[in-house]
Amino acid sequence: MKIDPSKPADLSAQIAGAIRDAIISGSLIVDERLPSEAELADHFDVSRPTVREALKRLAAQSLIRTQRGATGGAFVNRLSFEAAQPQQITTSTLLLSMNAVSFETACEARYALERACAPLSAARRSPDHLATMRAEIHRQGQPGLTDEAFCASDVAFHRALVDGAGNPVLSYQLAGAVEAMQPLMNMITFTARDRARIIALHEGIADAIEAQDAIATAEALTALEQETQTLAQSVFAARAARR
Amino acid sequence: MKIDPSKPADLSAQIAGAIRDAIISGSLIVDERLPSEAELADHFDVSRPTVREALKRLAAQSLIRTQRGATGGAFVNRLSFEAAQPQQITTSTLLLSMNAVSFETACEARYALERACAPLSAARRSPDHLATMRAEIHRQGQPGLTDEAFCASDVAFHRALVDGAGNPVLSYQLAGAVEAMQPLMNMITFTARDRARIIALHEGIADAIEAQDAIATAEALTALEQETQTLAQSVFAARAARR
DNA sequence: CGATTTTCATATGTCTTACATTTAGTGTTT
DNA sequence: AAACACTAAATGTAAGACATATGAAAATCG
Repeated sequence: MKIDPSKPADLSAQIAGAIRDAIISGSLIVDERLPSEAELADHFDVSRPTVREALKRLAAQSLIRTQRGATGGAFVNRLSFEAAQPQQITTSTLLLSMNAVSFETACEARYALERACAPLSAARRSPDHLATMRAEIHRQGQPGLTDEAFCASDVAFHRALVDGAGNPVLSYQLAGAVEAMQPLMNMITFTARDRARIIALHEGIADAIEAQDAIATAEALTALEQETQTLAQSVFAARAARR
Repeated sequence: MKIDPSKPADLSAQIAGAIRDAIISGSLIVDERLPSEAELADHFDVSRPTVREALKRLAAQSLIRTQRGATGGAFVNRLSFEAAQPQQITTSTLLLSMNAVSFETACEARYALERACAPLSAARRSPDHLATMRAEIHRQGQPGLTDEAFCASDVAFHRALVDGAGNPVLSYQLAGAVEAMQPLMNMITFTARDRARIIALHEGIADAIEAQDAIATAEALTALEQETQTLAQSVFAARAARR
């Protein structure tokens, strides 16, 4: 079923790959129990620690979970959107921070994606999502809010917008793009006037969504994108000039 | 710098988390060498196998790489888009297959995202990407092409479209959405007439991109989405009726 | 006889020790 | 001076042992 030609590279990586392929191909079904570590070690003709390293690799991708005890063992995970999103977010964040992706590029991608689900969000928006958006707008207007909290609320606002599309695949893909921007946004200091402008644009978006007006939503998002881009440009220009 | 309160759960998971946080926060820079396994074991007051399991977890996410030999050790990886995409794709694929996501939902998400980068692709399309798209269209017209090869070419066509936007963040995010659809598409059998219609729509997209007409591109994508949806519906309906 | 407690078997989590292998650097020999 | 061998340091792998969690069977008590 799954063998292991011990020729080229790490045994643990090979074993992990073999099991992963079995899961992807469907040979191992969700919630099925893998053989015990000892049995796997015997089957692949390696030691138990080697098998354990392979299992940890899979656990890191949340492909399997392990349980201790008598009926314990390694089980194939049902990979849920909720479980996959944190990984997606950290990966996206690291990609941005490690590859010198410009603020401009990341911002462009983010708003392009958000505009993609604008028509769906406008058509399907629920009272729940609208309420969340309004609540976040209200929070953003609170005095004494730190820049970080302002950014966090901004992210929550946009995620409500995305989730309003009612498409889990879209929500999953966009969570990475939206959340990964937060560290970049945190580098910006928002003046009171900046915040007022952003809040006004947010209100415009919420209004367009409430009115189920897809075109107006897209236009409002474009306006917000331009506002964000010019804001970031001035901040980075000022920072560059100071040195 | 990074400690480990040994209270709740697996030590290896805790250690992996601590190192991961150090990488994300920037305490560990790209290409920096981690302490040796023995030193880490000493620092966290655990055994070497436990440290190794933690390192394997991080290696599975390609956050680190390991080198054997005298100057070997674990090094912080520069997480590249190319390295991250395969993981993104397998995760997306598993999410679709394990969560009973309907063809309709996945298809809707995919085309919504593609329409998002249509304006950018139209504005920035390079001769290279256009040539790839034309080549894939030509391949799709070859007689004797298997359904699987037809689908693979379809994916290549759409990836060229996405890459034409010239935004690596967009390409990364959409690779998952586009590629993860392939197993679902492979369940469809394409008649000659189906293929002819799809190829015609592909040509319409390529023409619109070549003419740098963003609106026409979006419309062509919408037409292709509808064609795909109705095609899938008829296939699934026929399959349901046969039982 | 039934419910509760105890015991036990099993599997993972961890530690210890040891050896194998790879690789860079160094020292010796020709 | 160059080629070779040797060494040291690090990861890769192995084997065995103990700790711990946990469900189920067995034993005990009401």
